[in-house]
Amino acid sequence: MNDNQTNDKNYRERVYEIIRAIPVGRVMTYGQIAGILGAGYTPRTVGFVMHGADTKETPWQRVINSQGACSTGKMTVPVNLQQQILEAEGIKFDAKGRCDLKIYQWSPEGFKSDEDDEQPSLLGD
DNA sequence: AACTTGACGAGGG
DNA sequence: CCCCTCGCCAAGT
Repeated sequence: MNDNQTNDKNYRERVYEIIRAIPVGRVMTYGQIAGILGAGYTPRTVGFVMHGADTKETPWQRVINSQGACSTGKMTVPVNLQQQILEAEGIKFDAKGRCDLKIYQWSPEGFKSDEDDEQPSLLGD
């Protein structure tokens, strides 16, 4: 038997690993994670995985959409719980419920080497 | 086995 | 900048 079937249906665990690597005060987009998984995966699939993620072991709250807003779908009742938690993490949201991805979007170093390891001074104004 | 839904993204108006 | 449409892959019925 091959113990290398880690790229079959265990792709969800890979998503969990990535999400768990997200530090507090930082967020990632579905598309970003999908890109790390590799070709054949789309933001739709990532969102589907998140739907079955353990809210106690996986910081699903740090995964938002490319708009910089929370996309918990119809589960946003009575309020955007995800945004509430992220705000507690130190992320600032505007009246439209969107945050600056340029500041909070973070890329894991072990998955993809890019230019994005600078630490923004969350000083705000 | 086929159709529909769904925590998304990019492009066009 | 906001709204609408199409494309994507996986899972449920």
